[in-house]
Amino acid sequence: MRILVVEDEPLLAETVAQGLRRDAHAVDVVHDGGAALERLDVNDYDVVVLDRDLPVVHGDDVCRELARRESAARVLMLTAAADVDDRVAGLALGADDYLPKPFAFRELAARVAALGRRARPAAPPVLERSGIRLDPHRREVYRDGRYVPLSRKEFAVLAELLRAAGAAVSAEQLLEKAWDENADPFTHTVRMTILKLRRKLGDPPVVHTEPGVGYRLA
Amino acid sequence: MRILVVEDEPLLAETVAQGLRRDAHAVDVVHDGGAALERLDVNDYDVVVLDRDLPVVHGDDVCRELARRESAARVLMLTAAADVDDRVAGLALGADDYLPKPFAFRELAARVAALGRRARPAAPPVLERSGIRLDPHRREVYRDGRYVPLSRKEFAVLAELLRAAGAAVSAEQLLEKAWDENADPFTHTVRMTILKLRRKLGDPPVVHTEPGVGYRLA
DNA sequence: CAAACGTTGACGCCGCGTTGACGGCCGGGC
DNA sequence: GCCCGGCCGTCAACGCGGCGTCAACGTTTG
Repeated sequence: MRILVVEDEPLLAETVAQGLRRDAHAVDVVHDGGAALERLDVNDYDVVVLDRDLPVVHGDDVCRELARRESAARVLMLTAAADVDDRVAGLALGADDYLPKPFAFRELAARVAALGRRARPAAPPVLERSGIRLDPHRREVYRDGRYVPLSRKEFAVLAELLRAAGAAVSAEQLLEKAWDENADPFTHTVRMTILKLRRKLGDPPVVHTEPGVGYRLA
Repeated sequence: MRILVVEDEPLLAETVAQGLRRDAHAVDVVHDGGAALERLDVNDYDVVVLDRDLPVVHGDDVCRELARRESAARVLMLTAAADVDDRVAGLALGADDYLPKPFAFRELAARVAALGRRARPAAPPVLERSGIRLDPHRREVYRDGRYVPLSRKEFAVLAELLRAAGAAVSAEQLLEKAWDENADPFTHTVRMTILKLRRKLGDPPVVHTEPGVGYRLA
């Protein structure tokens, strides 16, 4: 795991860093808030161990800035103040965890491990092909960057075409995937949906017909 | 946010639950570890407030089981023992945070909020989007700088929409996150809440309907 | 005890999905 | 070469479900 330790007191900083390295983490150390933000610009850390009382730029401000950037790094904040109000304030700033000084190193290590333990939820794959971007999770479709509002069936059909990755998809296959099991195979609902899809997706055309076979994207 | 409180002492359990409900969370309560695991099977909680000393199934075992299942729920463990060794042990089991009894309710609330935030990596404490500012900590909402008083359910629903960051959220998902388990999925309480939200938030409209799918912010 | 809130029933509207009808295009049979 | 039939695109019309809204009721809250 990649860890940044931000602590102005040199001895404490090194102690923490060495302890974490013993747990097989890659640790960088800086001694003020400004330097911390620079590093966070360049490198992709998993966890930031952040002292609250920092010279130049205060720990709170580092925290706020990270939140603003929507950084993926998680913050464990260290602070001298042990009273409840300060603890609450720290968490409210966007820190992910909080540890009052003085602390046992083992506890810091345990909290760092807890922060890094769970893998970030894997984002569902965004389907993309020939100018079409479809995000299954957000239920959005873009054509060359322009948002295209689609109905449920249109969305489902387009998703199937994209999943086919350029292969032809028969009307029967589409019926099977995008409609429920009691769909009537003798109707032309698929044709209608394809028609509307083509219109909404605009020019140049991306949905092509493979006569006698089905439809193909690209 | 959807929360499960696991605490065998009835009075404490209810106090905690009601306090969290006042913060516009949907809270379910159970009194032993076995029941907790059953609920966790069925519902999708964001945070579990877990007493360590539990009848039937011990809190540690609940924790282990959750880790085994790779549950996405975050665990805040409550325990009578305040010494460092126990804290480290709890975290090692897979708990995400740890709070020794006795505690101030405000601190529990703050830690629950922090854990909920962590579920979506680095989400800033104040949610903001398209002219809407929502402060979970202060429980306040502003539309273009003007204060908008919201009821608990309205607040909870808006918070979920904001957390989705522009993605569409189905009525089922809203029920899952903003209502507790006695909610009836066949009614239109969600529609009503959305209706009132729209009115209070004023023009131009920010809550859009995705027909057949759900609601989307912006 | 009053007011705010959450929930429910009823109702009307709008749009999606579906269907029927029709016409153009192409290939095959006589 | 002509006609016929299948395949596909397009238009218009219909039914139904989803959704917004009003009014009223039970419940919680200060």
